[in-house]
Amino acid sequence: MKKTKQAKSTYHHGDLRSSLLNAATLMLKEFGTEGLSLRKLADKVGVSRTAPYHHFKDKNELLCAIAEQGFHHWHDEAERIFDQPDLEPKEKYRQFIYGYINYAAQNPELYDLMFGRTIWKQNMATDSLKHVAYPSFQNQVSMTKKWQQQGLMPKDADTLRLAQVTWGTMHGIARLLIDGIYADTSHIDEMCETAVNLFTSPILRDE
Amino acid sequence: MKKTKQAKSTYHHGDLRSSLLNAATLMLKEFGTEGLSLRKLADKVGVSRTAPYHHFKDKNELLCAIAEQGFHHWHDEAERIFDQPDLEPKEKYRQFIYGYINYAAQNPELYDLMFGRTIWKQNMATDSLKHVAYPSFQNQVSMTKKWQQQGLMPKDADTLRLAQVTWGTMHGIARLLIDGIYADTSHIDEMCETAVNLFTSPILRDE
DNA sequence: AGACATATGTTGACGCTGTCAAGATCTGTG
DNA sequence: CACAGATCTTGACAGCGTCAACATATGTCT
Repeated sequence: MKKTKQAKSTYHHGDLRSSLLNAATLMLKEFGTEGLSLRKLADKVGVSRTAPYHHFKDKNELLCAIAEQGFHHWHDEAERIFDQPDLEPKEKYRQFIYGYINYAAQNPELYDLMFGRTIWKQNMATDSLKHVAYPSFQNQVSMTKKWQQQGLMPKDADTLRLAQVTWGTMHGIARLLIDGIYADTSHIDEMCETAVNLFTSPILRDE
Repeated sequence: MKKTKQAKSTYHHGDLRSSLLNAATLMLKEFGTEGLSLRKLADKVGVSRTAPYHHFKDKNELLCAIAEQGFHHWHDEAERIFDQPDLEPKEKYRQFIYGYINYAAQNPELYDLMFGRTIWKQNMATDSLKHVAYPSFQNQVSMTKKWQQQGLMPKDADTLRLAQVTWGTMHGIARLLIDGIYADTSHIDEMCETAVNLFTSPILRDE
């Protein structure tokens, strides 16, 4: 054994990067992107102000790392929904929308980070984050194509545009919710229902 | 005449509030909410750092004043669209969506301020701003009701929910655009067209 | 085992931010 | 003409992200 991992000395933390990431995720949840301060974070973890800079180039890189975890988390949750074998396509679609909106509502600050302007507006995303986020964006297109084939959505519509509009709808509802505009969490179910009904008009798309 | 308004003395600006508001609006357009600094603003207008505080309680109050102007501006633009007498309801609706998305795309930072979390998330809106914004939100409902009556949208749907979802769609597309996610301005027309077609399915809603 | 590069952590400093307190100056009113 | 209030100024403070310089531990090569 080379080291017992604890108490040998306090100078080197030994696991600082992941400690920072965990603490930062908690701080983000509570205080948001703005309220998350590198100095407070270092203080919380018990290291000096600039120690985090040896593990994250700057605040942006830390935020991107948190967002990356968020994408993985959401990916797992979405897969759980799609991996239900005996479920009608429309019910699956409904659950997907519910899942998306609820994920946003339950992790408002994380959602804001993942899909907000802080990262994407000026192309601040890390390569590592892009590597996770871009496929997630692309996935919306392939799912839309499948939904078109399954007759849930109009087959004649351009898939990319349809994906942008349907995702836009989910994204917009999520934002109205988490930004506290004109909608609150008690309406989530009804809003999702309305959205699903709008997109999957039964008369038009029956096989 | 009490004063010639210029050059009497430089100590009192005479028109500082509106000068600040104008300069701030320009700075917001260029640098966004974050980049808009009260100190730089004061510098630009040619007064000391704290002079603005005699006209705006704090930065938030300044931002609310800018947003308020934005609502008035958008209100005028929307009215111009609706005041076209010989225009089919559906075409009017199309132009409204186009107008909304384009307003956002052309004033990204202002749109972010008007409909973003900075103001609404923690209920930071001034009474004065609420007085302009809330009717604007409500307006979306009354318009939706009209569109339902005109047969553009399903009559059986709950008007409030329908308004939330349709506004959510416009809002979501606008956000995807201005935040640089997954959509860019060259696709605006096609996305609007897709959205209009989705919401106003001709077979279902023909009288 | 010892030397040394590298990784990791610390203190000090800089410029930026919003904002408060105290004092200066002008303006309008009684 | 005096005085209250509006308006503008300088000074100060705490917080922020981040860089530079320095300290210490770790791992590797001989």
